[in-house]
Amino acid sequence: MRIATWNINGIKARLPILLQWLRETKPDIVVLQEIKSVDENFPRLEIEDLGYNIETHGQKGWNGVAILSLHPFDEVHRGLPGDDSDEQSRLIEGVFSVEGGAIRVCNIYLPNGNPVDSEKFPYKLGWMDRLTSFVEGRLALEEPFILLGDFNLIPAPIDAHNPEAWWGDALYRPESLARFRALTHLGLTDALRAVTDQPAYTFWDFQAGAWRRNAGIRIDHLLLSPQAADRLDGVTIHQDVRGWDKTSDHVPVEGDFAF
DNA sequence: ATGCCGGGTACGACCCGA
Repeated sequence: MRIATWNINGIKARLPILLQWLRETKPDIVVLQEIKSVDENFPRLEIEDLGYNIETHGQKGWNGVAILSLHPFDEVHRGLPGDDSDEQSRLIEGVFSVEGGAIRVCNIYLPNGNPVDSEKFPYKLGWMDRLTSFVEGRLALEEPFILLGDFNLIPAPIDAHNPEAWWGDALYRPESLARFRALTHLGLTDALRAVTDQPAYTFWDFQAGAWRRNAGIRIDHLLLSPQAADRLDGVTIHQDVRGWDKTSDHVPVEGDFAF
């Protein structure tokens, strides 16, 4: 099974390249972030025509997440527990049947957190703390669990073209990294780092010729429970998509699994 | 390092992203 994550930065603007990529790649499951759409306006028909089931957790203007799946949903969960006042749509989870059991796919759009002297940074840190509590419960299920999406977090210096330039940013500073480590130390495997020790990026800014200079960062991740990591066959970063017309600043990242 | 780029809302100009 091939399971991908892609921050598409606006479903309305990206529908043509999303359809092109789905036709070319035919992943089993794709999770999307920053759909920037309410559920009612999500362009379902052309995606459904390609065979995909769709579940969304949208929001007007910004944020918003979705899951597209060739396999029917057994369950869907929306929103990150732990703060009833949080109205931002940043998490949607689906459960799917596979041979011998179920897999659980949790799509997140983790808050950016900049600027760090604003309320956005403590919101990011609180969101990460809530996520860690949530994931702890999921791991207790001892089933294949894939936590993937836009984490807005640079795990290590190798994951930035120019790490010194990012140090202190909400994506790459001690408070954020400590929480990312607390999350992974629950027992999650970073899929990309399980298959390569080479630099690899998933985001290149629209500005300052970042793509042309390969001034990228790796912030889109697949984190795997032991039961999912045991079945990992490979990871593909679809970097060519960054060169397409009317593309997102993120590219799809795909994990291949033996289920 | 920054919002220079780019989407969204809404139709001027600001919010948001990383």
